[in-house]
Amino acid sequence: MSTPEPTITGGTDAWRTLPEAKRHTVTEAAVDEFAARGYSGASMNALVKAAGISKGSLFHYFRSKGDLFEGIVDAAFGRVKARVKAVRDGTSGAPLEARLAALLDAGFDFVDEHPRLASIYFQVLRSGDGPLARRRLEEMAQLSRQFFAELIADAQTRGEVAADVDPERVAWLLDAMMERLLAAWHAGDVPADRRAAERRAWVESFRMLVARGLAPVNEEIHGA
Amino acid sequence: MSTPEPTITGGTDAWRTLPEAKRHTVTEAAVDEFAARGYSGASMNALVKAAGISKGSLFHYFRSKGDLFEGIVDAAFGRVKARVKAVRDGTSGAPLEARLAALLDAGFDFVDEHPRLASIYFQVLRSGDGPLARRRLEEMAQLSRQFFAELIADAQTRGEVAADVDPERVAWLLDAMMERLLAAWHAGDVPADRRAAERRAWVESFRMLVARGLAPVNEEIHGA
Amino acid sequence: MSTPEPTITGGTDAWRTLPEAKRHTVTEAAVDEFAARGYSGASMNALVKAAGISKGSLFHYFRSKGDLFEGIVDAAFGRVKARVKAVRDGTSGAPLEARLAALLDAGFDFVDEHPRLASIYFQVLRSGDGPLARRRLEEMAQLSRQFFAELIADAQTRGEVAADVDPERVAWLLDAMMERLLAAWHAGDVPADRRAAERRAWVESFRMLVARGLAPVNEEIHGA
Amino acid sequence: MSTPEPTITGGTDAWRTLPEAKRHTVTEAAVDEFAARGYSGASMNALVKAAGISKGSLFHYFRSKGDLFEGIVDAAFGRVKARVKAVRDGTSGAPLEARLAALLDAGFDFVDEHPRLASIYFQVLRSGDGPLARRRLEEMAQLSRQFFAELIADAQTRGEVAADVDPERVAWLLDAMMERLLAAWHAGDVPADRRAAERRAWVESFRMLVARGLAPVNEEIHGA
DNA sequence: GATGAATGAGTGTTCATTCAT
DNA sequence: CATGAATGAACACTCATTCAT
Repeated sequence: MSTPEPTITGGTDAWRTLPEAKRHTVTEAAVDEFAARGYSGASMNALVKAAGISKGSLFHYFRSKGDLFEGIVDAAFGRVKARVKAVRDGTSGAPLEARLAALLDAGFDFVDEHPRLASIYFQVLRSGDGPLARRRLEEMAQLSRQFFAELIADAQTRGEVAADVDPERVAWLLDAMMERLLAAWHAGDVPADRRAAERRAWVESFRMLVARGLAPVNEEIHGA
Repeated sequence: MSTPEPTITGGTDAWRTLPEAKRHTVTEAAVDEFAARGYSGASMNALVKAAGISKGSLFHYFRSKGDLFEGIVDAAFGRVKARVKAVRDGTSGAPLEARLAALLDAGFDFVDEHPRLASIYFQVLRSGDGPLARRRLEEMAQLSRQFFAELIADAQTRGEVAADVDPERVAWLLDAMMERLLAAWHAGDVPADRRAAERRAWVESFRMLVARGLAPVNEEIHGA
Repeated sequence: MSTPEPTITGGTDAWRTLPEAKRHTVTEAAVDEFAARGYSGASMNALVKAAGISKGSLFHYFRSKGDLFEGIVDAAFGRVKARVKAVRDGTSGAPLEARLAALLDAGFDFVDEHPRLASIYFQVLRSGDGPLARRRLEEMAQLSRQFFAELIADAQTRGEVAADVDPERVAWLLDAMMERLLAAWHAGDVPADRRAAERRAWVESFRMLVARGLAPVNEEIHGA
Repeated sequence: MSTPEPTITGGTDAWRTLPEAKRHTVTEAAVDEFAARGYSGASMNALVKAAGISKGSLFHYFRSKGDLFEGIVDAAFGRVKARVKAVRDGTSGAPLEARLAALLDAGFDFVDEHPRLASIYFQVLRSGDGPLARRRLEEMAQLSRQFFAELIADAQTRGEVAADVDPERVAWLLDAMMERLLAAWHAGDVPADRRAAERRAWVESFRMLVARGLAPVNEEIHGA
């Protein structure tokens, strides 16, 4: 994926500016900690030890535990949104099933490249743990569902999708399926040498189910 | 649902026996607390106050916080399994799409009847918070997927499902879709007077997608 | 003074009951600490060390620093009120100057017997440091001034005090004078062998100033 | 009051020289902070933010929190002493009660003009919070009492005050009364449109009590 | 001269668990 | 069998002060 990704800053606003390298060390440690133990399970004590800085310094740069967490979540969500947008723009005009498959593929990429951010997304936020968790997730879900619904409605106008399909409800189903699939991919321990093949198989199964499930039943069209 | 449901015992083994009524009071309070604040967020202090029991007694009957939690999770999982089994046995011989729709319906029932157990399932365990959370969830998922795969394979032998469908992989997809749907139903705030209609609509959308997505392909049309 | 005095409980309500001896140890240490360093200067760490208990135990018995403080303040105020009431009832009918002198004497007693409670009263609360400090002090002051005003008005009806004296305003002045006198007595370091004589001299000076300052100027009365 | 008042320097000795304007900004903020939260409650962090100065600069010019505090206290005390002296010199030869009333009036002026310095005087120092607080206050009190005693002794030689009055002791009583009166005036919330009348009434009551309480006794009446 | 990053001891409070009674 | 007193480690966070730049 060539889109430049925003850096994890770990702070919601311009609170303090911290040299890039050090900031990286701290946020990396924080991502580790939050991903491993959840928001309320994470310990600032453990974090400073892992990051090799003093407690005073940590709070010098990040107002509070919640602030640090929000910065990380923001960054993660920003990356996800950017990737979704890239897929939408990059596949414009392609058949629905191909677009959805591309999206799923991008999801696999993200999970593989940022497993701990994925942990935070799938586990921590999903549990409602942490500040604004519920609201953030709701926003993300709405955005995601809206995107799916657009794709489907668009395909419907082009006759690719059966007319009796309710775009919003099916968007929900597809979103659900895809998110759980990614969560499982993230949680599962597929060995490295099998991952590529596995991914392809998943995408193919998904593509087939979607293609058949949504295609118009009218023979004249299918027969073409 | 007429299947008798196992009682929540809140203890993994026969550690101490506590009069049924008192045990019920304690586990109810524990379910409240765990559902509301997650495993590590839950406070034994708050729990004893809510249950009207002394701290000494609590630890006399439940070895530890983790033990109490596991007992509750066990009970919840036992109930879910029982319901799944009831659907399987009660719909034997019916078309696949009807069986899946029945399962989804049973899921809606469970979430509506036991919202706090659903909270623990969807939020607490999913976040990896609490002892054995990951392993328990994995077991449950395997059982669930195995069940789906059986249904599909069974339907495949009866010619209801296309032969090129990989039962295991599609079981995964269906499981994913269904679980997220239930999680959303649990988290969402559909007003009471709309719930019945909403449920029907969801089940119908799900049924249609499944029916079309898995049905055998008419060769004259799809072939080539 | 024979009035039985309320025990310092160090807790505003029946939060936890603590064996008398232990409770005494803790509240003694707390009084020491608060008297020495003020409310916000006092350290719970130092307190537990001085009391010889664990931090957990301290918070088991006293909800918070503020709660502990309030209990002590309550006890101190209760004792002061009881003594004031005892003087009022015990000197009913006596000439004004004698009643005021008795009150001042009782004040000296209190300060000598409870120097650290006096510290809290004169220093900590006066500084507005600590929960409810301002309100508590205001209540106490109103009670005190009301009492003075009653004494003066009463004496006025008996012709002991000049008619052109404003009871409320003079109550203020007398209250002020007496309180500062006690504060100074508390802060000063009069050696033990001089204290008795000093006290007598202070009371006498006060009595004389009051007697002359408030007496009616009409000769027929004074001459008697 | 036309006496030029010493500037608040906020540093006990010539530690570093800071441009007048900046120094003023800092000490103003410090007075705010100390008056509002007491010595140990005051935060250097909050102070630098309010003063718009860097932490490094603050500690460059003021050795420590205590040093800054002492400078402010010194300045406040210097102002008070100057005003007392001005009253003494400006009322030389006047009757005792007039001189005392003038002093009380000057006190009201000071409290009204510098409410935050008055806060520090009445609340912070009185609580013993802050370096040298006790000693400073004691010095101030001695000076004040000595001044009162001089006034009284002087009046005694002119026959204005009864011969059996002990100047030192009565100086104490007057000082006490006056200080508490000012503290109450400072703490009280007399509305602006009532302040002038209230002040006059207080001064008058004080003057009357003093005049009668200290006046030589008419032997025909009081004697025997 | 001026900055703000860095520090570590300090804050009050909560925790799950043990154990003597 | 039941109680609740006792514990000490852990919690997030603030503090006044130092010092390299």
